[in-house]
Amino acid sequence: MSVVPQSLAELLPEALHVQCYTADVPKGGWLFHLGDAPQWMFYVAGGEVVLERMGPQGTVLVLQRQRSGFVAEASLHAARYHCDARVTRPAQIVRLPLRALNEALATDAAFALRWIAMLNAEVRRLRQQCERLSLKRVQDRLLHWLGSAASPGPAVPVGGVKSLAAELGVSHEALYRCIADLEAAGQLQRTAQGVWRIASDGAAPAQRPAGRLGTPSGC
Amino acid sequence: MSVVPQSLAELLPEALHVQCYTADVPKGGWLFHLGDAPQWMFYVAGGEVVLERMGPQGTVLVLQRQRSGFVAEASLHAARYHCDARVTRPAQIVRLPLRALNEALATDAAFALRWIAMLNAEVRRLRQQCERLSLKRVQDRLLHWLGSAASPGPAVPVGGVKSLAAELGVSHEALYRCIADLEAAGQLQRTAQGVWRIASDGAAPAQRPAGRLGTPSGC
DNA sequence: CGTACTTTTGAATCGCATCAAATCTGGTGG
DNA sequence: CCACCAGATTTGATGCGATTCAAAAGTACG
Repeated sequence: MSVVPQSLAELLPEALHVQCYTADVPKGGWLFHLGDAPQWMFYVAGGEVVLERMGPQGTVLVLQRQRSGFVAEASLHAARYHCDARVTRPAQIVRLPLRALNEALATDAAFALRWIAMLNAEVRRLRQQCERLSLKRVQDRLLHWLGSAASPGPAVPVGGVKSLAAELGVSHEALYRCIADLEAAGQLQRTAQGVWRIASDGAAPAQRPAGRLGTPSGC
Repeated sequence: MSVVPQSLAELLPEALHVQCYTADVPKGGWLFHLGDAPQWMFYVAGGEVVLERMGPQGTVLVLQRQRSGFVAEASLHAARYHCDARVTRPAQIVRLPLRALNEALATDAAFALRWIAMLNAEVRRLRQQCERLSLKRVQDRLLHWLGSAASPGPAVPVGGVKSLAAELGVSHEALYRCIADLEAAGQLQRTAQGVWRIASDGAAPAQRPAGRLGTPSGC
């Protein structure tokens, strides 16, 4: 979508490549817990990782759902983690030592600029997320999410309806019902495992002309 | 709260100081509009600026409300703005040319690192915002906001209830009612123009023991 | 085959958005 | 100083949509 380096190899300078260590983490595993002192920077190359934070009475709040990219980028200089990182789908995780990363950023201005570009992208994504959460109706949030899901074609990969519901800040029941409605209206088709196909825009103007945003974009 | 430079002067390198141009913008003024090509980076030194985006039927979505800091930091490399920046309170605006900023970042690694720290803070703030918007009840969002408002004492500056309502993603009527309830419960006191005083925690456990998060923190 | 989880449907309840209207406020001009 | 207006503040009533609780059916996995 922009000038952001696509792959980890393009982003990191040569010197850091050797410092990277890749591992497979099974579902249910953890990258870090609340209160831990950050030692590594984690990159999700595959699978799914969720940043969570517990409410008082056991309510789980989902802060981030990452399927390709860094997790908790902002922990660069943080003294402690303020949330948990849980693996919700068997994931390939690349980790690199924070110390080396910091040194590289402090000395390699070109690398720092690439890192800034990545952070800019994250800021935009978060603004989109806020924009989405500002919408009241579940259908609006889902359509907004479908619109901002950067994917080649009309097919959108979805990593589990329940975790999507958490990301949208909605009960999973409501989301299931919303999906069913959209499917009945012909605006959505569920195909393979976790992949949806969206009806070409303008096809079925049936249901609700209200509450649609244009293509969302995080400022 | 962290290693982030407090003032603009500390953040920017000497070379950029001369490039800065400060101006007073009256209420109702604009920093930029949707679709404009970014030419400057704007810093809010006083007053209030709001990033807005229009929904289809005239609904206004508030993406950011800035009272001290940069606006649209992520527009560093963006081709166009995707929202409007409106001045909601007479503001002092510092602007500096994007070209010079980019050059400085590309050559001065130390400055780039400070810029990264600032972006990290912004990412955390946005995560807090998402966390807040994930809360269902108005009271929860308000208390969460009061908790995350970094202020010296128990006094919290508020820039207009209506704009706060927009930031919380809530109708202003609902927010007014919520404020009145909290005030009646003794958890909140309105003092001077736009400044509130929060009851010391644990004072009035009266109303609702449910739905309280601890001190919020954006991961 | 049993267990755990997801998916699905149903019904009751609650909180907020919305519309409406009244009051209060600050600021402007006569 | 007062009349007047625009906007902020407040209160009330109503309806919608989501949450919540509950339960059943489907599915994956050991």
